[in-house]
Formats: sequence, C-alpha cells, structure tokens
Amino acid sequence: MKATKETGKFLGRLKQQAAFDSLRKSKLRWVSKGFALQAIPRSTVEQSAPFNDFCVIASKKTAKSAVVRNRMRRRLKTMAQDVLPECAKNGYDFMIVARREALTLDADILRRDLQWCLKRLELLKQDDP
RNA sequence: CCAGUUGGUCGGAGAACCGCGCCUCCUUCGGGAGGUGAGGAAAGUCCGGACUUCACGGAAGCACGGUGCCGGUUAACGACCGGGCAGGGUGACUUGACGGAAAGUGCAACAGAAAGCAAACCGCCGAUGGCCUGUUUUACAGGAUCAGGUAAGGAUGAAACGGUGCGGUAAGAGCGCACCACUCGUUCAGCAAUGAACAGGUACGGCAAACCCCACCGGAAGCAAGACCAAAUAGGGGCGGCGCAUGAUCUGUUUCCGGAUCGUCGCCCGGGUAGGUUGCUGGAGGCAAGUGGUAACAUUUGUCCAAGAGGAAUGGUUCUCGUCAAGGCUCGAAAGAGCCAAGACACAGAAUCCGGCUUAUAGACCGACUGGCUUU
RNA sequence: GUUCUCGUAGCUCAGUUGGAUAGAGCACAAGUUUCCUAAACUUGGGGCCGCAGGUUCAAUUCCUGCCGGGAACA
Repeated sequence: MKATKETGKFLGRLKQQAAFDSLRKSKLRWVSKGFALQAIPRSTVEQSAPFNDFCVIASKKTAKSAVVRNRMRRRLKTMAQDVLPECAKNGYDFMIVARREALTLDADILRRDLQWCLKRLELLKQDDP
C-alpha cells in the first residue's frame, strides 16, 4: 500500500500530443537492448513539483500483432513504475520506446538496463542508496 | 469396432502477492471501500443497415456501379432457408456468378479447304443434258470427260452445321423410319423455377468473369461524421469616448456646407485554433419456456443488464490441478500394464453500434446420419 | 478508425485495357582484344509475372478470396 502511494506522488502518465512531439525531438537519449529511453526537462512552471511523467511507445514497426505490442508495453510499464520513482532525478519527462527484445528479455535485466540508461544520461538520483 | 458425412457448444480451472481503466459511495482531500472489465473471430474492411452532415421541389429517365434459376425469411443484403436443374460421391451428403447467343457489334493464334454463312482441297457420283468411243440405226454399253450433283469418308483443331443403326440413292442427304438429343407449340401437375405426356420440325455451334440486352437495386461522404463550451495571439464587425493632422481617400451633380473611412482607448458581438464536453452504448439486446412454420425465422410470456477507454485499462510473478507429451524406470516371453517426468497448452486484443461473408485457430465435448466388418 | 494505391529477372521499370513470342537498361558469367586490368565488342544464363481458386480452347492480362509493401485523412 505504501508503494502505491509513492508512485502516485512521483509518477504521472503523459497524454498530450504536444508532449510526445517534444519528447521525440529530444537529444537526451540512450538505447539499450530491450528499449530506448528519451528524456526532457519539464517546463519551468512545473519543475518545482516532485513529479516525473513517463510514457511507453510501441509502434507498428516493432511488431505487427496488437497482442505482442500490448504485451511489450505492459512489461515496460510495470518495470518503469518500479524503477523510475526510486532512481530518476526529479523534474524530467521520460519516454520509453519499445524494441523487439522487450518481449523476451527477463524483467530483472530490463530493470538493470533502465538504471544503466539513467546513469549514462546522468539523470540518476544523487542520494541513491 | 473401423472409416466417413454433417450440425452445434466450449476454448483451461483455482489460489496468493503486486498492479491498471471506468462507475458509485465515503473522506481528515493523502486516500479508502464496493462493483465491474475482450472475442468467436474483437481480424480482413468484402457486402448490408442504424446514426450524422452535405446536396436536393416531386417523379421518371440518362450515365456509372452492383446483383442475376424459382419461392420464401429479413430493417436490409451479394446473407440465410426450402425447392428445381446440372456436376461429384457406393452412400450419408456435397459443389455451382445457374437470365438472354432467333436485338445488335465483336473475338478465335497455329493448323486446316473452310472458324460462321455459307463455301468445297482431296474425294464420291456423273442418274439428267451434252461430248467422245464401240456395235448395223432406234437403242444399248462404256468413259481418271464437261455442265453439274453431293457432304458419306480423309486431313486440321479446343471447337467443323445433330448422334447411332436400318432403309433409300447415280452418289448422297432427316430424304424416310426407330431410339437418343435439341427447340417451339398444346395439355396436365406445380405459386414458380421446372417436370411429364402428345404432336411437329432439324432451322438455331462456343465465348456475355468481351461490349451489350432484359429485370431489380443504389444521391454522396463517413464517429478523424457531427453537435456544444471555449484560453492566449492575430484579424473582422457594432456601440461609446478621446484625438482632430483641418491632412489623405471616397461621396452628396459643382462651390459653399456637410457625411463616411483611416488613429487610439474601453465595452460588446460573431467566426474559430489549442484544449475540453458530448456523440458513447438499453440494443433489429441476451437467456429460458410456449406457440406457428419442413426450415431460415416470426411471435407471446417471464427474466437479466453484460467494457466504454481515448498515446488507449482488462496485466505481471509464483504455486496447485487439468490436457498433451520427448524420454526414463519397473513387471512381462510378447502384446501391453504401472510409475516418474523435461517441456508444451491455439488463433488472437474492443475503439460509434448492429446483421452477414471471408480468413486464422492447439485441443475437448455433445447430437444426427451413412458405408463396412464381427457377434447375437 | 476510415479511404486509397502497388506487387513482373539480383536492382529499376515496360508489356496487361485490346488474351496465344515474357522484354529493355544496369548487374552476373564466358569469350575476343590487352603484358595485366578497365573500357569496348560478341555470346549466354537467370522469371511458377506475390499466393490460391475460378471463367476460357488458352490467363502476367478477366473475376473472386488471401498475403505483403506504400500513401492520405484530425
């Protein structure tokens, strides 16, 4: 129960078209085996709040079947909800772009990869335990 | 028991922990509680509707597109049901874009004499009328013969002007007859498609998924349709105030004398972008029983409410059971029986909603029927 | 979601409507020329015309159903 409260505090989901467009143009970007991570600083008005928003993308190019696409999206979403609130710097929006290996790789490996991506982008929390 | 045909149903179950969307209620505004949450194809977008906007006086016609044996069902359909006809199967059963080729225009390479309305290459004949020869004339006999008569046979092709047999003939020919085929007509059966009988004739080859003709149907676009609310910025209109260069432009026929616009401020109005709300799920609805109908289906009564997101929820991990199972072990002469077991458990994800069609689909179950074998 | 388009040789395209020979350029292979290579010239191979049915005497072409690309619409 405690965990759910915290995710509610720190993680929102992006739904506006404009946000997606700006994220796609962002240069803060690192690619791992299962997915690509893109990030962008939040606008100055909202930056003070302790929020990180994120979204998951799985295009028709990665997989043709809707079943496969949905499964990738779900796996990456649950993983992001575990990792991002704990490890990511506040004040950023994240976009996770699914790749084909997201379907087969283990959940633990995906988690480690996400942390690694954050590290390479220097968006890891300073007071990480 | 084996092989098969056909119709229908389901398409894993339970539990634990961590999560997600929507609705209702409560709240100390952090959240909490309860309810609910994919399919038979949700798919392809191939048809048909509902709904919405646009266009439009009505009706008919033209163009274009679609459908095409007959009757019924349906909101409608190219769907479904029943029947007919024609293929396939021993049979249950199954398959069929199945109107018209005597309305017209077209098409058919190569081969072949000839490919569509008649004609005649090799043939066959030469009765009839000539010609020639023989015998004594009439006359008779004969002719690789002329005029001509034929379409039986040959050869080509996917296809060649009804087929087989007998008669007939100079040779032949529906010329005649028998059976078959086809077509028009009459009678009978049937709502009809069509079938049966009788009589007459042989004229009328194929392709309409070539153009076309006939009958029937169709206005166009689609929920990213459409309706409503509406920030910021720019621009438009109205009213009022200020300003008044006494300037520019336009205007009342000209001058005088006016009016309007061009500047700026305030208020209001409408269009409308971002964004939001709605359309949005109670319906040609599901289930059960009864009634009518061969059936599709219709109808009566009872009962139930069963996703409504919008960068898109319905999930993840683990355990138990279920189904299949590579392989291993034990018993046994063998057939086989028992135990353990890695691994696997389909196709696939709602996006306005319905009725169909098509395509994908591991496996499980139920009903009806057919053929064969064995036993009684 | 809705509406459209296109699939022919290794690659880029003709041919399809109007039915009967599958063609062009580049690439590939062999030969000639050259001390060798390139260029040039000569010759050759390579296609189930996206797949499966149907109509027809005959289908790349006509019809139907699938499969795979590509595009447009707020």
